[in-house]
Amino acid sequence: MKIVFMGTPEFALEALKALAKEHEILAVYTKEPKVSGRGNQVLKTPVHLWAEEHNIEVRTPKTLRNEDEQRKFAELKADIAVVAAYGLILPQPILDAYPLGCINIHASLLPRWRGAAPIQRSIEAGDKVSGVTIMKVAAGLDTGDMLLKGEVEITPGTTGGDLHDKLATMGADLVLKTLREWSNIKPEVQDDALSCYAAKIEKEESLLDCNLSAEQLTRKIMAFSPYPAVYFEHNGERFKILRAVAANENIEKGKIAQQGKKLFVGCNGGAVEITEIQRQGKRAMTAEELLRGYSFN
RNA sequence: CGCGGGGUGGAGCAGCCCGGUAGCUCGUCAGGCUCAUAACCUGAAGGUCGGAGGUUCAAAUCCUUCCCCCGCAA
Repeated sequence: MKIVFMGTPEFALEALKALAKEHEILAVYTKEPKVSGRGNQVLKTPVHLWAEEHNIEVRTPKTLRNEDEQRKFAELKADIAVVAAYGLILPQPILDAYPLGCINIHASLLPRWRGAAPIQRSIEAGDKVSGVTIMKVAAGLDTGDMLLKGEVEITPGTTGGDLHDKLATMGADLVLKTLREWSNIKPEVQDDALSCYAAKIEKEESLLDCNLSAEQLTRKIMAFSPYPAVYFEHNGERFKILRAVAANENIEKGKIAQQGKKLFVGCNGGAVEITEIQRQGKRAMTAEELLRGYSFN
């Protein structure tokens, strides 16, 4: 098929790579390069860079709300547009531009976790299963009819990063399958009653909150790892907690305590063992490694 | 030129400001003791202190420059 791809981060890139193998990518839409990162460099998005390397036309409009952009979009005369974490709202004229419309790869089992941060929110909430939903793009936020789903188990050792990678791969596979089996797939309407919203993660949320229970805190640490990562301050330095497990220790709430080769933090009614940590300015390492040379006492 | 931290035996850190024979914790190896829920004791191996220049009688430590890693901000 002739496809227009719309996506921005690494998650979307997996899908683009897969699509490019079986289909003709007429053009790629992605967010415009922006000043970011250390040194304030102007950086192109992962999708942008890959598309350039493969000589695919890249378009980076700031908005698709104006008729000019909508006309240029339509003129590509693709069969379908595939969207994955693009970052811009698609107005109705865009949704209607191609014969097969627009389909989206969403990193949750819809209607659960509509919105911006489904991967982290599902782990944080303690879901046992997550997944990917391929859906038609509709006017509402992640409300379109569902086409295909794939499930992934969430275990206590699953971090947000782990799940992200699995879902990115699964999303790429499923979107290909969707296109192959297009005519046989029956769209399924979402049951709004079962929906919930995955709010964007705010910066303040990342600060270590010792008022959570050991289980809640552990889930949050895993969900937020490796980005944005739950952190705390100690001796004026910032430490990111990248991995943790709930522990049967009785430690004063809020206290960082090292016992032998292990590191704990007291929380509401219990404690959490910090197993992987990153000191500011340093690479990530296991708590045991850090404790060989660094002391919290 | 956004702000900042770091690169020291296999791992993690100290030493650098106030130049002068490289230290700590762990690991490894050998031996001892003993059955050890973070074991203990003794001994040993292992480092051109990120690279290149410079200052100096002498540089991990001061100066210049380059490479690499990371935190913040956006």
